[in-house]
Amino acid sequence: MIIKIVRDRFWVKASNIERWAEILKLLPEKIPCSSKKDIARDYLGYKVDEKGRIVNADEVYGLFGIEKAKDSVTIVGCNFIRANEEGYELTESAIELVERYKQNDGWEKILAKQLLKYSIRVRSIAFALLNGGYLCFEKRYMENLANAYITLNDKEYYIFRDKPEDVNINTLMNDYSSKILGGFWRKELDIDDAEEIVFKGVNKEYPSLGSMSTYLKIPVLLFGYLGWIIENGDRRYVLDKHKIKNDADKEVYDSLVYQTDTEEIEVLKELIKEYSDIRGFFPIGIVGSMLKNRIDRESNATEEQWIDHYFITGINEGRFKIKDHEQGQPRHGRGLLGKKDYQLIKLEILEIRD
DNA sequence: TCCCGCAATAATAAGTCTGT
DNA sequence: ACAGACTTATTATTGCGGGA
Repeated sequence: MIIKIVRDRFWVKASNIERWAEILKLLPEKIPCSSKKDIARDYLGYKVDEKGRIVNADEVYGLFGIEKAKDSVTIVGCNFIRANEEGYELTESAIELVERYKQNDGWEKILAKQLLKYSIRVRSIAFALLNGGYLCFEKRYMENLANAYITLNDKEYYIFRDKPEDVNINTLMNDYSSKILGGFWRKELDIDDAEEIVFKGVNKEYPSLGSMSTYLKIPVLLFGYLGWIIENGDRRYVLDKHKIKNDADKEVYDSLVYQTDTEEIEVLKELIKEYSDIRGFFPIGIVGSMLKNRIDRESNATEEQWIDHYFITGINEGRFKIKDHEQGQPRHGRGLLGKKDYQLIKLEILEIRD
């Protein structure tokens, strides 16, 4: 399946994150217009030049969703407004955004969540940063964007560059196209999970890259404003998994990562096998530390807090059972909840059933 | 140098005409 | 009625140039 995507267009002024909520607030839920142009002109007061083009209305176009032509599908925006039989209508999330904006009740999270669900380029960045990638800067955070890159699986993607011959955002989105398309669009377009996805431009082989830094920094700044971006090492940044899970919903988070739960358990089993003695006892401080590094590097919790939280939660949820425990040597590290007689643990891992 | 707005240009879709 | 050619309307993309 070939999906055409246009350049992502968000609110024009990067710091003006209220702009989309303000625009959507001006629109009725049902909009009896026959074109996007009419909405911008008749409801939002944009000027139209003598050739019939709307002046400076990029931010309006980014609100729409998909457009189907005879034999192609184009993603034109973040799906806040969709076409219906009579014209256009606000989507459920647009209505929620406006409602929350009026109440000033966490509307920024609704906005960010929508970008994570529907903007292919935003999903590409989030996907990379949630699956072991880092966003790296030469000097300071968000400076010199042309040389900033995401490193993922030993490949460097210069996501803000606009040269087609560079390894850029287009490379990233097509390297992981199936996961990046995500279940939300997949459901709306009725595309099978197994279908191969290729992203192309509307008029060209590859999606447009012009002014990519100008456009793409806007959602990155929004994520920063929400506290979703955390420094991890020298000038390297990742997304905070816990915040995204809480602020944008687990459903959205899950659409961006590979099946975490079973994968985590596999890592844990592997570590236990490596570090346990012949009886099956392993040092929880050491294994826990390795596990945190493997599956949750960017957590803000201290290592001790993380380990206690991870295992106690698992026990409470019935996924783990402590079969036996005993005191170890100082080299075995801290025991569970700081108890000396829980330095060495024998753990039963119960398979998760549906 | 980098960023950004603007406008020229390319591409596409929709509409109209014409000859069969 | 209906292909196919041609025209017009609209949108997408690029590239220029001013300003920090």
